[in-house]
Amino acid sequence: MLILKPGQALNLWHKAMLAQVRDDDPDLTTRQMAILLTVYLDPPPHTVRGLAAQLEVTKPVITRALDTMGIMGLVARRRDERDRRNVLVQRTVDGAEYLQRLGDLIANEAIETA
Amino acid sequence: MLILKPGQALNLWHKAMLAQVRDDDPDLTTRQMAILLTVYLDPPPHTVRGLAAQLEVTKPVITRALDTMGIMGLVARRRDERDRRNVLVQRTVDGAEYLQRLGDLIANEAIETA
DNA sequence: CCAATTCGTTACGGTTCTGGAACAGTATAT
DNA sequence: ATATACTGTTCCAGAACCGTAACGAATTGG
Repeated sequence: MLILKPGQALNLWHKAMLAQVRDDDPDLTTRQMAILLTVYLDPPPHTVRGLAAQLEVTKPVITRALDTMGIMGLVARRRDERDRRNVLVQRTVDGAEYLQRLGDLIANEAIETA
Repeated sequence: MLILKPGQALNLWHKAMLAQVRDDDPDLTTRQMAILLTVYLDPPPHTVRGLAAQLEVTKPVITRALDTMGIMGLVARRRDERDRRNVLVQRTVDGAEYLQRLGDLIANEAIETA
């Protein structure tokens, strides 16, 4: 249970967005970020179809986002050997570190938020 | 002064991103969102050059984002009559409502965040 | 009054994302 | 065996974004 007034929420959101824009890494799109967080915060397994359903987007959106974030090293793909039609989306060390930094960043800015 | 642990921050970020992706409106890019929040939360006046400097991006990035968000009705442009080289970025009723909804959304999800 | 500066915009070529449709591969059911 | 269903990927044309560079308009300084 966390108390956060709308004005505080916007200030926090603002600072986090600014930090994302200013750092040198290319920005993730909103959809990519939503996929990344779902993979790391929701319990596995994660499939393309499942992610598409949860985000309410089409499957090619997931495939392309996994392509991009795979190149970045933020997620990995593996075929499901029990049903070889499925692709299992897996976490990576780099992805875990990336999100850990993001969490720390937001938390630190929250402390300074009026 | 607001206490927010990194894990809570990520959960909150996740929910907010999911809500953004699932609604029907097209997603703003990270840069567009940063510009929008700066215009509404930082004291005016806001110029293209000033926004570019604060976000550490090039001027065309600001121009293009203002074009897009102008069409969406989220911001407006006006020439500065005191120095007609400048363009002043102004708030709109629609933009204010948009951010108010965003703030409420994040705040509501914060309450439910473990 | 003319040159130099500053402002925002536009033009360029390239990359990435978008939705919709078609696709090959795998599994299931008859 | 054959048809059907399901998964993830690829293809397509269109739209949006990117950084760099050039640009016209407005102001300032000599």
